[in-house]
Amino acid sequence: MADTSKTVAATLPINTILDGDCIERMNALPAESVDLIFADPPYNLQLKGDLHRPDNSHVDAVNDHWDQFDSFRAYDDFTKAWLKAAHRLLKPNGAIWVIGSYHNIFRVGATLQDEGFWLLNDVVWRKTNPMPNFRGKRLTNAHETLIWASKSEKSKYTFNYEALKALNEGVQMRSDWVLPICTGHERLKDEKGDKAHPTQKPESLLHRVMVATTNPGDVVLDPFFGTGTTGAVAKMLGRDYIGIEREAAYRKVAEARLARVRKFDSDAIQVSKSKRAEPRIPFGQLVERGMLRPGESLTSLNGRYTAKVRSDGTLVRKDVTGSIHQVGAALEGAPSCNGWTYWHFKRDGKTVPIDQLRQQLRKELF
Amino acid sequence: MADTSKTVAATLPINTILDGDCIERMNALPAESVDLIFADPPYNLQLKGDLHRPDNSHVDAVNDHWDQFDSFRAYDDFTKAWLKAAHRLLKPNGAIWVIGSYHNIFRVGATLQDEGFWLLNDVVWRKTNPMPNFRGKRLTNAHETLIWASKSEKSKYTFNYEALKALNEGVQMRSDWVLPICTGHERLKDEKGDKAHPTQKPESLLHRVMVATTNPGDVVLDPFFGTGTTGAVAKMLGRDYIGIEREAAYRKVAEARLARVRKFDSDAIQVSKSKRAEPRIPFGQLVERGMLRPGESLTSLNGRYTAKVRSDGTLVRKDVTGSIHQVGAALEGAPSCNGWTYWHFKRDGKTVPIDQLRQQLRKELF
DNA sequence: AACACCGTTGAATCTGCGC
DNA sequence: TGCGCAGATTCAACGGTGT
Repeated sequence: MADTSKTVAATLPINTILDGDCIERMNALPAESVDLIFADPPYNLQLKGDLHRPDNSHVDAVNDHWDQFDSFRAYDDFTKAWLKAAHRLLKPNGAIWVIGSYHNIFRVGATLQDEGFWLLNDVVWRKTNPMPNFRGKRLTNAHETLIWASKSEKSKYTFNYEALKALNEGVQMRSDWVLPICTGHERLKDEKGDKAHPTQKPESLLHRVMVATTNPGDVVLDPFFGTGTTGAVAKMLGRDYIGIEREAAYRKVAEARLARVRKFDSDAIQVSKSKRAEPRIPFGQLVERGMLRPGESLTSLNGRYTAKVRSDGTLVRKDVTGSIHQVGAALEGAPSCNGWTYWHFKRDGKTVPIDQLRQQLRKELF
Repeated sequence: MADTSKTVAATLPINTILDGDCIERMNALPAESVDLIFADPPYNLQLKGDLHRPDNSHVDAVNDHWDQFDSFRAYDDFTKAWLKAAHRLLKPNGAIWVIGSYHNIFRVGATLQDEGFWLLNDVVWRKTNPMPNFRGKRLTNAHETLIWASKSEKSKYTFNYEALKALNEGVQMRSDWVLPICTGHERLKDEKGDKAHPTQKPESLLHRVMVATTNPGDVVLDPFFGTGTTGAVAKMLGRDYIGIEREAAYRKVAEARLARVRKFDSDAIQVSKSKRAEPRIPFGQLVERGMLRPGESLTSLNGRYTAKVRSDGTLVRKDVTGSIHQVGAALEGAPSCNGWTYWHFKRDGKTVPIDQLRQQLRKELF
């Protein structure tokens, strides 16, 4: 009788990068042989014209051929095909992560459900330093979405609850992860000094994914390997990886990168993890949350002026409008003014600086 | 000839709650009559009796074999039906918000795209106080997803950029919104003291949605009205609402709630407007009115170039002539240039951007 | 050595009006 | 409907240079 596990191990190209089409390559690998799949598929961004920053510099868009699809239908067909192949490859208790943006993630999520995957969480990667919206026409696109799903509803998937709790200073890990985008020395460059890949993901993101949902020795496959972030973090953490990448240029960069990586050498990850945004509380939040009503009057520190709160968190007094700081400064004829201590409101007959509301909210939020 | 706008206004049941099925009700309202739709659709797939096929035939859950595929297809049919009705109802420049969780939002998002809506942002509502994951088997589900989409790619949707920037203390608003869930006094109770609705949304969330994407006087429709958070915030902010709700118990709570709500002062619901909304002033008017003399020299922002004002409101420098914008762009080798902030003139020894003259003239004229 | 300043850059569906 | 043109629009972090 053949020892299946040995056969599989023998034919599984552990810790290598395969070239070619990911669907064909996945279909050529043995079924039920992989513990985790991490996939960063093309987003189908559908960008049209050029975009410039307010300083007139040009934004380097993702206009690579591999991100172009003719229609939603074409994108759905592609998605269904690679997800079918992924499903076949996973061990019964295996799981998958897929990352995307609003351009593609809804189609990916629906297809995952259609193909029998069982959604476990959607996770939001909140970027500390996203690219702003230069034209002021939409909200800053400050996050991407990851979907974590098991192979089936019955899967006994891996989830290292305590490890993630430890990563989060003793509190249960939430579904929103605050991490910076990949910049600085971590960002790989080509020979010309340009970025080697337009959408390189930060190692901190993969670190959290793998600590959460794999164990040492697990096999992690990435069908859109790019410059190999998945492989690099897998190697650091003592997991085995299989990468698939069509573009020779990306494979070359990934090979060099992986040769440099040492197991457990995760200093950079620890550093990026410690970055935390200061708890800034906009005045507008007090209004949105009903702590101050639009139309309510605020009084200045010296009692000389009053101003009315507007629904967008600005103040108005006669023809002067602006932030709590701007209106205070204008009334006092001063170059600047701390609105938090300058403006007061009345509660139960007492006059209180609005800063007290901010402190109250800080306690609630953090 | 009938006056369509009057007919529409007459037949539009402003500031009321309609009972019955939202698809039927929406289809009975006049097309292209609503500015914004906010929808919090049901997604509990156990409530299969809630589902209707597009032809409005009822889905019989009791005896059906509800394998996963049928269940998703029924939900998709339901989603497609109410989104089609919503699309018909929206004015050409109208928009929609839909909120959901990973159970349904991927199907909703894909259907939105399939039905011709144009996705503008996905927004993450990050809950400050989510329910923990008691069994420790997954991440704390600490967010919900909203999708903001315009009726079509061509829509000139409403986005009060400056107001949202003001709400966020002068930094442009991001796609992740940190807000607490609905608790305390805001949470409505029934006669028995239990929560009146299982998924009541916080008013702060609707406040931000409406400040961002509607103007006072707009008509906001909510096809899954529940206990009327959409209507309450619409009323406060001087917007008109239409609610649709099947459950009599929710309608009753919502009616009582809306009777209590008071509108904010009209100057409090005004928000900061962008410069684009201000009346346009041609540069030539400054010359005509003698604020700048023909022959006078202007200096570039960086001090590197000068150009001479001509009597027709164009500039000239050597062989380059044209508008303030064209000459600025040509000198900088930039694709475009805002001449108002680029060009400066001298008065009393000080160098001042010509935009200051425009602001001065605006005050005189308007 | 420490800090200030400046240029660069990142998965982006990024204008609106008038002729 | 397309084209031309006025003119509005950015946040955080990194790295290099200057004080």
